[in-house]
Amino acid sequence: MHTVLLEHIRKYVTLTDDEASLISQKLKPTTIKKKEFLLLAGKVCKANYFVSRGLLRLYFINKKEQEQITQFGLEGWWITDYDSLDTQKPSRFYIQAVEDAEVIAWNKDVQEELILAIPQLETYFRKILQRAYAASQRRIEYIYAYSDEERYRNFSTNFPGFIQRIPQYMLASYLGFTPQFLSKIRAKK
Amino acid sequence: MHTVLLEHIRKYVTLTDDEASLISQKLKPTTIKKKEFLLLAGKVCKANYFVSRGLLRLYFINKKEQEQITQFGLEGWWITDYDSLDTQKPSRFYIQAVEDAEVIAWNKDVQEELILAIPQLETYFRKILQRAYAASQRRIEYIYAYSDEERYRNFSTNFPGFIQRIPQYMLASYLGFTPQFLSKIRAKK
DNA sequence: TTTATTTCTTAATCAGGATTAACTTTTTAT
DNA sequence: ATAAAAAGTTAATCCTGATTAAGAAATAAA
Repeated sequence: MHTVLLEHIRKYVTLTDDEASLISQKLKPTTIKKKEFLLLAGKVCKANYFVSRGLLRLYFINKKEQEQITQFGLEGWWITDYDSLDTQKPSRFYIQAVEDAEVIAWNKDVQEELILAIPQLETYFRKILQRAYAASQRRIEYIYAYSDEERYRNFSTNFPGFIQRIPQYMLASYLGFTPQFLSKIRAKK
Repeated sequence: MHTVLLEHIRKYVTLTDDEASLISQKLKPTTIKKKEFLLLAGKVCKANYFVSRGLLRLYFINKKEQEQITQFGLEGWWITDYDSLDTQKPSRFYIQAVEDAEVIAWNKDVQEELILAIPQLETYFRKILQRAYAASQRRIEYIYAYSDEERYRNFSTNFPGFIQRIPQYMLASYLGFTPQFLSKIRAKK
């Protein structure tokens, strides 16, 4: 059940068997069906979600009433609106399953409780946040370093498997352009 | 000397006086002059820098040989290339003083050492990384939610004091457009 | 299996911002 | 104080990617 989560944690810190079973006992996996939501805009974000199976997306609705995806959550990734989770203010984001998925929801109290019981978890979260922030810094670098067409070509060569799991309009949204433009650059060459 | 740093840490966690003086003793502030560098592209990033006075910028050189600023570091902010610092691979970034500044450099070993001695620091770093990551998520949202002109107008109304501390070409770079375009939108109204 | 709904494609026109270049103003160095 | 360098302005032209619209193809539902 929790193998994906526990393996992930153990890549960063060591856990005793007792600690591992405490985590398994405090947190229950949730399955969600394609198109179901974990978070809706206007609601306060309740948890940080570890994706143990499937695929999620995080997006907001822009002024043109279009969905703008800012993040995907694959197996082994964490996904949440940290701003809303931290401040307990309403979110502007949606978190939705792109495929049937399984997540392990860590809400604030459970996280605090488990960190107190298992100090290694504090180190774990510090380290994954550092990686997430580094990835986010690279993402911003990327946005400014390449044109839309270049970002699409880099993405397809770097993640050929992933682009087959999502509709093209979601990739276009994530890369910040229109589905029409994606069709156009796919057509030429 | 370390008052800005210690006050910052104490906004997130409690420190005893002994812990505070251990920090002061292990870390010495460095002053750097305007235009001096803390990091050069091609070099491995050695430390995470806490800015206790002045202003720094983090930028890379894009394919058009132009400086692309991705981050500023004001008093009370942390600035580093986490990717390079974490992986110990050469950075693609420069960190340079925009004004005369004072920083407190935390290199990897000192950070690990101080976290072991002062467990509260682990919590501190987890919390500031969470905030930094949340800010980075908002930044990406922002880039996709607004046009260049809108981002300039929002920025000027939200940070009127800050824009007076930096040359316009740096603001244009940070916002991802050319100085000519900035002149143009400033001219109209 | 047929219909309905989503997703993808193509093409014409349009707009936001880049590029180039010449010039002006401000700041820095001597 | 003067020269040199850095920063900012203006305007013409160009280009990347948006918009609009209509149709085709693929998926899902009945």
